[in-house]
Amino acid sequence: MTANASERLLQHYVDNFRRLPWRSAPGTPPPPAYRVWLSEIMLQQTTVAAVTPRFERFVTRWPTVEALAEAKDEDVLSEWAGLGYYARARNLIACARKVARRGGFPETAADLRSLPGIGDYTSAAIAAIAFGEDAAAVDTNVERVVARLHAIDRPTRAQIEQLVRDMLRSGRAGDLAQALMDLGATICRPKNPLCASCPIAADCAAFASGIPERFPLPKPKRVRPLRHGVAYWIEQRDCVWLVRRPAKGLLGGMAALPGSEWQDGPLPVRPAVRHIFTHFALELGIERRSSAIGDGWWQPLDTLEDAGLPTLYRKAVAAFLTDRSSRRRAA
DNA sequence: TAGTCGTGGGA
DNA sequence: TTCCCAAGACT
Repeated sequence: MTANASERLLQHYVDNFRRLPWRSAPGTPPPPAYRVWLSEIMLQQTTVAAVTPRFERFVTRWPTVEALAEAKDEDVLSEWAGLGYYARARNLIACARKVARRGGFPETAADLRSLPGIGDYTSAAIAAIAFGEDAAAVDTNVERVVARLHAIDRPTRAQIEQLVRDMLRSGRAGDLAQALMDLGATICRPKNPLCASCPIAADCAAFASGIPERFPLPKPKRVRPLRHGVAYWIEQRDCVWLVRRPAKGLLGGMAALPGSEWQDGPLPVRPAVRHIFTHFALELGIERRSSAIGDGWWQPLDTLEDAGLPTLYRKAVAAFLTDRSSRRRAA
């Protein structure tokens, strides 16, 4: 790699700057740490397209970390509903309260790293982007870009971090992190990389090899088992009975329809919904019940969209209501 | 360390 | 349809 690959990458970033709600233009003051933090948490394993409207809603409703720290758990979880990986929302609340209590965000990656929901990548990203620390923020984009740059088929995280540190230009770690991520998202893509448009193709060992896509090697995939469950539809006076799931685990803390435990074997009910989670698929049947089960609340049917249901249960509600209305038309 | 933890869009 | 995978963290 030539010494000025970093310069060309940074220049490409400046020339092709993508304006996003949580970004500041290169050469202007950095965004507040609150906005950087919130966006980085939302963007974990989540696309820019999915995050953008949610980010706007969050910062409108809670403009500061102090405001977020004072919010009710249910309100934050409800705003997060549909975004997935709900442990992020639970950690978001815990983190906001810690930060508010200590009077603001810590300004180093090492101190940020000790906050809930902030790991190696996010701590480095916030430190670099919001506070200008020369920290190496390595996500999957950066790992792929750097692995290709050096034609490493099985990179370790420590190896990539060192190579990124070698690319750092003092005071521009934030730009470098975002430049690497943008390059990974738009040009150095997992499949069909656009090497002809790449500002550092001349430095790239994978490009020179003629098979850039081969770096890094793909992760082995695991089988996704099928599980089964039943959700209960309990309706009285134009309200439906909802419950809150246990605080930890899958969909932890989220609003839900009550229901059976989910099991491996099939159930004697027709599945109404098929939903894909990260490591298993679920077929969910819907069964009417007459009396409330467990702790919960009566949610008016006409406000069900605002109940903060995660996607599985939104799909179940939609399936039930569609099915009922079509049966009523037939009757 | 490998499993857990969502969702939606594109190929 | 099926598969991949997107600014990871936690245990």
